[in-house]
Amino acid sequence: MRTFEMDRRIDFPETFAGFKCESVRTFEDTMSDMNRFLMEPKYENFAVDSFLGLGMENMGISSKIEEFSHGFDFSFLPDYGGLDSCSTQDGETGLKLEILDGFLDEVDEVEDIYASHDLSSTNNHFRPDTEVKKKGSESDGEPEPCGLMNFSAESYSPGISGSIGLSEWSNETLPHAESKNVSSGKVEDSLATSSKDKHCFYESEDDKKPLSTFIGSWVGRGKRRKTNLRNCSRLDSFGGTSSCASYDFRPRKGPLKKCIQTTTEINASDYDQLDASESEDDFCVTNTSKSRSDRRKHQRMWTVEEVVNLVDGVSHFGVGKWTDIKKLFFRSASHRTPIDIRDKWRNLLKASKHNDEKAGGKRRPASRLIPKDILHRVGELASLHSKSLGFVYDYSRSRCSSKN
DNA sequence: CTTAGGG
DNA sequence: CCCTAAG
Repeated sequence: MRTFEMDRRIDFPETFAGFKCESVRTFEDTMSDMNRFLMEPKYENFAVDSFLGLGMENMGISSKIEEFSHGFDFSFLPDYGGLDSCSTQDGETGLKLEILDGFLDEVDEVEDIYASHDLSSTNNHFRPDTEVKKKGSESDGEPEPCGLMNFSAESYSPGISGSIGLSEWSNETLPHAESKNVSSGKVEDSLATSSKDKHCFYESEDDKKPLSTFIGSWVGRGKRRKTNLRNCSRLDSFGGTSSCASYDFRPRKGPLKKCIQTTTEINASDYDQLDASESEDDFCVTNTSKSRSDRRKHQRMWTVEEVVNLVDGVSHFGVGKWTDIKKLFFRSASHRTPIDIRDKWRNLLKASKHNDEKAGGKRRPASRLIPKDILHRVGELASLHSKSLGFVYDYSRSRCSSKN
């Protein structure tokens, strides 16, 4: 917390001054606001529009996402207090304690936060193209099946779901940006980092972590405690690390989304899709009354990004390594257990078969949302896996029709 | 604890 | 998503 504060003090950009900056305040101001927020449950929403305006105008100029993040996080923080749709009765105090508790706890888990932040890092988005897109580096020493990683990532949106919020924002706010290219290399980039050396995975960019990591962590924490009490055993398999999960800015917070939409037009199709996926969050479930079989109600649609992550994960670890895939590729997704991932893969497989059979024809609505090349890759990976097991799948008839 | 398979 | 059995 100490270093964090100092960094913030030094770093806080003067460049904010030029923009609509009721929200651009000193760190001390913000901290006091934070305190007030912790005391005062109904802190009024503010500065979301400032954040947006900031993003629009500043992104092009500044290559440092941190600055952007500052603007976002600090304005976002008090907003969280406003999202008190679950603060009925004692819910208020409960939530506050939860947040405070989570916040304090999270300080000890900074490492994890950094890790997850790095994985889905916003850093890469604004690095020059020369940095990203380094695929060859990850195949050394890895059980990487050759020829599988070279599918065109360009056609996909950024990878790790945790970063979607920001990356999508960047796409959103950068009209003529090359953000597609930049972000598309992100997964591979972070992956390369992580697979080569876990340490640099944890250490890079230690300073200047946006507060968002902390905030999001509270959210994830609180949410998990509230809603998944009965699922503890399941989630605790990743308990140590998953507490840092779900720090993403996606519509996880319904009210925030509304807030944003009142001030700005969000019209990107990509974003809409993401939006739909998680807008209905179980964040406010009160955990006692809701018990079994509720998870089914709160299904979360798999976004294309998640699917891409899954496919990347399978191509990285192989089929069946669901836990590994979860740990590396879905670190920031507090939901999505290895079983979920496995199930999704099963469905993808089905979809890929289906897609293969009636190529060009009308695909089932479920698989229609998934880009065709992804399904193809699913098929390839599956066939490769099955081949390694000695089995033969019919959908791979063109390639490996026989074992030998 | 993980994975596979069926529901 | 959930449940259960098998390793």
